[in-house]
Amino acid sequence: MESKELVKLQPKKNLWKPEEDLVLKAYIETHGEGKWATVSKNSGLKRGGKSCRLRWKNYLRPDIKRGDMSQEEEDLIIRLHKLLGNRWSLIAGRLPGRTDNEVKNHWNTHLNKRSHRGKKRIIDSNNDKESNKKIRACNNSEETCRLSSTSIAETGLDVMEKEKEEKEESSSMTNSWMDETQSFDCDLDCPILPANSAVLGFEDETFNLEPFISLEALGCGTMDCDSHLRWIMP
DNA sequence: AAGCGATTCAACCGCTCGCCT
DNA sequence: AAGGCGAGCGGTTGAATCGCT
Repeated sequence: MESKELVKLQPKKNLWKPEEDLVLKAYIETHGEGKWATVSKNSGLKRGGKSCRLRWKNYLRPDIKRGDMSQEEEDLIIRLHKLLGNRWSLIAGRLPGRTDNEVKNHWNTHLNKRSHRGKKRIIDSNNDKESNKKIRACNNSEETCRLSSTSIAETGLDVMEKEKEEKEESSSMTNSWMDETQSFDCDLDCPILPANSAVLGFEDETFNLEPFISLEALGCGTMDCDSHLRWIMP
């Protein structure tokens, strides 16, 4: 366990200094990842194992991709979040070079806000109290949103237009991704969503997915929740 | 230019899970 | 079977930065 006294003594938040980064990087390049508890001891860093692990995983790893998220990445995050909920490490695992922390922060600062705005607009434009209740429940739920956009009786014109735009955008993006790869048995290692009627399942993990989660909600196809996580083309 | 609220994101915290003894 | 320990995860915090007045 990290010394709380040590942390308290720090004048500011315990930001990593460049020299500490160098020490950690050099240590891991020599000894490899893992055994984080011993890293601080052996490297001489005044950091706990957790802190070292986080710093390496989120910033020092050579395969980290820095910079703004691309439109494709954002789109994939939104879709995977719909599917998996707040399983940030799982989502990040499908975005090469991105970390769970980065994905989480990006979701909370950009994407969540955006989707929340969208939902609020739906609520504002809808007098159906039952639908509003469902939307709120959806917002509060940690699990995947149970409402596909089409299950809500939207009346606002802007909402319909926006949805249409999103569908077209999503479809064209999906198709362009599909054009880039010929292999669909990709276990989501490639960020591809098939254009239509493909089945998505889970190869090595069991998720508590329910039948309402459909690729239709993600912009394509239908979901067989008993499958393993892989794209299965018809 | 200064003040201040809003936003971003690096880092920490607490919990769970899996492995080992 | 049970307890200890380390690794990993998601939620939260707060310093730094941005942008508006």
